[in-house]
Amino acid sequence: MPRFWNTLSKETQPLETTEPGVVRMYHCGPTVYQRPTIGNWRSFLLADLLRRLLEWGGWDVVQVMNITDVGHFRENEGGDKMAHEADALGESPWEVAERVTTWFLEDMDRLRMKRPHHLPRATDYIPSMVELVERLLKSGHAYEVEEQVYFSVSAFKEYGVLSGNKVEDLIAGARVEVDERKRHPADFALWKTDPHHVMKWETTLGKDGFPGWHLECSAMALSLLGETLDIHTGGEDLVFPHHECEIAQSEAATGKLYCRHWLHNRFLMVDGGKMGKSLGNAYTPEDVIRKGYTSRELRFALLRGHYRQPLNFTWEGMEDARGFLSRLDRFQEEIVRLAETEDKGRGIVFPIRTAFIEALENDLDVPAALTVLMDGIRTWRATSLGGEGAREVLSFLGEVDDVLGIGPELQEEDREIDRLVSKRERARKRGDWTEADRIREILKSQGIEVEDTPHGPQWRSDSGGGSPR
RNA sequence: GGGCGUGUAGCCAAGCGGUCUAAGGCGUGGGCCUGCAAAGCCUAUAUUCGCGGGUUCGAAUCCCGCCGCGCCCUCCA
Repeated sequence: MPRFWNTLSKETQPLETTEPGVVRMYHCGPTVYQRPTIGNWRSFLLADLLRRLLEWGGWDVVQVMNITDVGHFRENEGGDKMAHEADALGESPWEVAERVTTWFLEDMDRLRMKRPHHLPRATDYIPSMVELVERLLKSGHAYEVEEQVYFSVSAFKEYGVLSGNKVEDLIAGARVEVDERKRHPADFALWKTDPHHVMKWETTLGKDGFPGWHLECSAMALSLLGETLDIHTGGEDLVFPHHECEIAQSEAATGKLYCRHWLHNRFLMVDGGKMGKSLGNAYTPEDVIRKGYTSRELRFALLRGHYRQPLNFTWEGMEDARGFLSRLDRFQEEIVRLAETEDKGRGIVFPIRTAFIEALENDLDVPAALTVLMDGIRTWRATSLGGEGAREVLSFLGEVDDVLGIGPELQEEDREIDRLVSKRERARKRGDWTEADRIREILKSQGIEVEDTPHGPQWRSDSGGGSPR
């Protein structure tokens, strides 16, 4: 039974779900105004890891990740991020959203993330949002002033349970001017109206309206997963106000617990500091790939740290990732070869497999799991596995790949390479080292490394396909 | 300014009161192996856990102060 740290209860607790064996998860996805950065991906990958682990454990997983294609208003600038970006590019907000969504899905595939079962777009759920607002107005949890609808924090006594914020403290520490139309300074907008807004809808709430920031997630989660979610994830920055407000508006509307388990990942840092667009280090997966790294290496680099611990992204760290994966690949190659033999031997997979699962089920402890894996490799190498043992190990490595998604790239057979490798082998057999080294150099220039092993020559392509420096 | 976190070797990253004479990976040095390599294996790489006090028989682990960094209080994974 997996256990996770729950931001809501502030303790590690075993996974409990509404329906036995079924997990309904909601993940805060991207706002599609700019291509998601590797920092965003750290968060999305947490969702993927969770799903893979749970499915591996036999759970039936239903996964929702939203795509926010409505720009949230900016109090100070009047515009919103979508509109802002659109203006800068001379496009409509819808065009921007469309293009960035395509990039997002592209990167999702490249980073080997399983597609969530639902990827709802906020703009497709306007009716659900309006319905939710009306429910809250009717129940007295919301009020309308000058065509703006606010959620009344005073009407929901639980406000603050997730973040630990106290309403009084928020007001005291507030650094932003409070909208004077609110009854209470901590009230938040459910529905806004502004004729100048680019993305706006005519609904029963009036003309020229658009949703407040937190509303979409509640509407989509409730529509797709029911009134009580099992798991909700997102970056640490979303704890407050976003998730706090989601809880408030959802629970006020349904009268039921909104979500059992809240998981938040710490931010990704770059070179030991903040990552930011203005700092020029808000890399996208595309940037990393352009530097010569594979998406697999990036996936590993983003997944290798514990999600509740800050993770530092460095180019040196990418080299490190490459080294780690290369070690894993070489071992896998050895095992594949061994597995084809009939040699007698025995596998000792069980204790290692158990420890590996235990690590991941313990609040997704990837670092511990990786250590177990490496210990396993060392142990297996020192053991006479034989063909049968190798097949067991291989099967476990397949499972590791199922959960972590860091297995080797599928390589299409390259006859030309095989031809050169055997030509070189013939040269070696007759002691023509000059010719052998010449061929090796040719292959090397194509990014192919040849290794002479007791079982014959073995070649592999440079995982990165080029030097990053 | 207020709140919540975090700081471990050249780098990434575990450990969070005794089993730490501090995992694991990358990198680096030495050795074995090899036609030469590569891979693999062995070995060396933190007498020490941001700094200063304190609690304790005992602290990287708890407390206090300071410094750095991160998150929130404002859009943000």
